[in-house]
Amino acid sequence: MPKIVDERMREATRRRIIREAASEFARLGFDAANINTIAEQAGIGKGTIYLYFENKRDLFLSMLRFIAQEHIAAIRSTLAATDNLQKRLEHLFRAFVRLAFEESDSFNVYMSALYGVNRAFKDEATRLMRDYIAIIALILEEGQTNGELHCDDIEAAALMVLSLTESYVLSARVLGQTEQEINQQARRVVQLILHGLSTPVS
Amino acid sequence: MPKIVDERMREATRRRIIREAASEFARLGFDAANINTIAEQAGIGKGTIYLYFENKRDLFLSMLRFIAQEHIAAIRSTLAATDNLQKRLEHLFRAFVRLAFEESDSFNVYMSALYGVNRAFKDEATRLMRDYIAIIALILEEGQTNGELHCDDIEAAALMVLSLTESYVLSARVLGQTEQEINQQARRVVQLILHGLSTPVS
Amino acid sequence: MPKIVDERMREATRRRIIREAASEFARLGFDAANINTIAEQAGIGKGTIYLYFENKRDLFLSMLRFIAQEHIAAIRSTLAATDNLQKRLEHLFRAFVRLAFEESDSFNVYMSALYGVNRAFKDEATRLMRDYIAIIALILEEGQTNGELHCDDIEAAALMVLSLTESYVLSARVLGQTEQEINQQARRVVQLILHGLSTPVS
Amino acid sequence: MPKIVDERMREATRRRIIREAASEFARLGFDAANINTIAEQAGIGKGTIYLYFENKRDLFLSMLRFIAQEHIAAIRSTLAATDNLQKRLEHLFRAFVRLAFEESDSFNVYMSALYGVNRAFKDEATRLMRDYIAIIALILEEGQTNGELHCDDIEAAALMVLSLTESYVLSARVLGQTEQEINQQARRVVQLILHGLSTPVS
DNA sequence: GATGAATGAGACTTCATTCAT
DNA sequence: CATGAATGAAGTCTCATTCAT
Repeated sequence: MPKIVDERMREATRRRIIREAASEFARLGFDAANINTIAEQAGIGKGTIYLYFENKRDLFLSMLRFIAQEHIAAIRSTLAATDNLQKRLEHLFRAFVRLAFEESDSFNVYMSALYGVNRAFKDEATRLMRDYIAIIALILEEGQTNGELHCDDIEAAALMVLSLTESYVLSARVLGQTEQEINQQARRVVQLILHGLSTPVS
Repeated sequence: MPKIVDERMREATRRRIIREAASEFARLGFDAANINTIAEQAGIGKGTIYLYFENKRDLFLSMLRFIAQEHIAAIRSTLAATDNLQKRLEHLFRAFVRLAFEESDSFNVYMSALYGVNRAFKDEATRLMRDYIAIIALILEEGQTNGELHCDDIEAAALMVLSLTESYVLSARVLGQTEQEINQQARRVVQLILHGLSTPVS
Repeated sequence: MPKIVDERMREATRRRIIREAASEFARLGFDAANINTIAEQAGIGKGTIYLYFENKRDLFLSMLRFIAQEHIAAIRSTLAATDNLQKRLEHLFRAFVRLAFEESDSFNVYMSALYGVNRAFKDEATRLMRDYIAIIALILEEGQTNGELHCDDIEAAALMVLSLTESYVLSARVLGQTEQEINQQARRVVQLILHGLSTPVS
Repeated sequence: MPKIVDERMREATRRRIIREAASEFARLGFDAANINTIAEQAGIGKGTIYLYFENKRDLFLSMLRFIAQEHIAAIRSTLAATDNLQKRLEHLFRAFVRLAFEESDSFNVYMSALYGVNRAFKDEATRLMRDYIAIIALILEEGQTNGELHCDDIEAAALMVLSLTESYVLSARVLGQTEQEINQQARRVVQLILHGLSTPVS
């Protein structure tokens, strides 16, 4: 069955292209990114990319989808074994921190797609956002079930939590804070979410 | 005194270029934006732009600075006459909503600069972010002075407020909510800031 | 004797490739025609074509030869059973009409080879033209033998007859006339050949 | 008035591009022709062509129109001062001979457009054909007026004359005859037109 | 023999920038 | 100062051909 080997090779190559594409797109943005460079980095011929992706746009979109799956998986896995709401939200925060620093390529690509100008890219990035919100809403609902929280609009609350969590991480990073420094803010941010600004970080 | 008239003309042309540049850059992003189109829209010759700006990059940067000033002014003016902390934060939120919808061009440009890949653009956008934070820090400090708030790290708090406020507006917009719908969330968002999630919107 | 079967298979495949090549070349011209498409249409693998033909050029040339044989056979068969010169020339004309409409693919390919730019293609097409002329010369000679015609330079006459006959058909088709309309001109054209313009079509 | 100079320069450059384009297209055909080469030959930058023509297709079409005008002018001028029908038709024939040899580039381009596969090119070439027919029809009508000819369908007759004249020249050239040799056939061809094959060339 | 994945040369076209007018 | 014609670098994508399976 050479088919399986081929299938595997094919998938491996696809992954390699996507990985290099993410790096190139993150470094230069969609327009300035160079298909030739991506091919070179992936160790394949210029034309070969077009055997795996329709065109540059398709490559970008496929890469975006791949990244989204990875991120969602990363976020999900983080939350798996935790118990109380405070802890869960802190884990969520730390998951974003880790992504922002260790997968900064894909995070940058995702953000530029979200706030960029290409409608299709934006739509794909928005889909990831909805997935995030769904996960957070689930956390909040369980918190409500456990009596840790009383909240009349879970959707809005989830959006607020996402905005605060993700955006704080990104902004802090942009302002030059290190991964460690930001991680240390986890409790404070969750305090804000649960009890508001005035509450001191005990 | 023809000098003054010339100066005025020059400044007016500069403004016109920047305005059209903002529209074009917002529509297409930095790379895909076309200098020719900008010149045409501004009613000047193709080469004339280079009498006002070094090159495309410089034009983008200048536009970014101009936008930043406008935004800061818009945010500042909104907060001028208000008194209590809750109100002030709600006004801040609404100011962001207005910018996100009525100056969506410049807002998009700003966001793509912030999360984009060009270091110089990012730096400029970051400077705007610091200005936002300074304004918010001021508000919070006055709130503390007035006993409306107790907060041990004003800087971190300001960053949280900015993240939540701005990011909520943008995310909600991206998710398809209307200006009105988002505005109605003002109180809820400020409630979260001041008292945390559990507090019901009274 | 598997050899014969294989030979037959091989020949059949060759024919199939040539048939599809004719269609593709007629549709797109030599350069724009796509080897892949031809292979697909012929129901074989992309690489297989190169087991039958050296390269694209060779395929085109082989196809041209095949077409030429078919055309000559078509023209010959048409003239087989006819008797008097007038009739024979009319049949010739109608044979061209039929080819131009029912084998328009190959006719177009032939014309573009004849007036195209590739020397080798042109030579091949010229060979077909010589065959046509030989056939027409034969007709004229028999006409002369039968006393239906007096003509001092058969070669030149044959070329004139070919030019008029074939070119009239093609031009009329290009100008939008239908197969029927052109067929109805058969007598008129032959009248011109035999008696000149002034003679009315009786 | 630098405008006039500019206008002249512009027109001169346009002509130069078209001339080189004709040569390149005649040499290689539409697809294989190279825009870069044309630019080089015309002594201008690669991008400059696109200031004069939309794209390759537009360049080809413009060149085709230019050629058509030149040919029509050439044919017309030839017929200007002649008197009797026989002479006129001989002049027409010789005009085609001259074009086929001295403007062989444009003639080849025209024929490949006429029998090629691109609809737009074909349409343009067909327009030239109609112009030819109109001119010939005029000649025949005057011949009829002068009693040199009796002919019930001038249009069909004109098409026959064109087919025979032009196609004879082209076919003879393709068969390797020289300009002189073909020119010597002028009388014979016109004899055929006027009196049919049997009439000896007196 | 048959296949089709991989290759890379090559072409069109765009557009920021320059510079003569 | 203003202009816009000219430039040419650079990039995406196609496709004939090869070769390992």
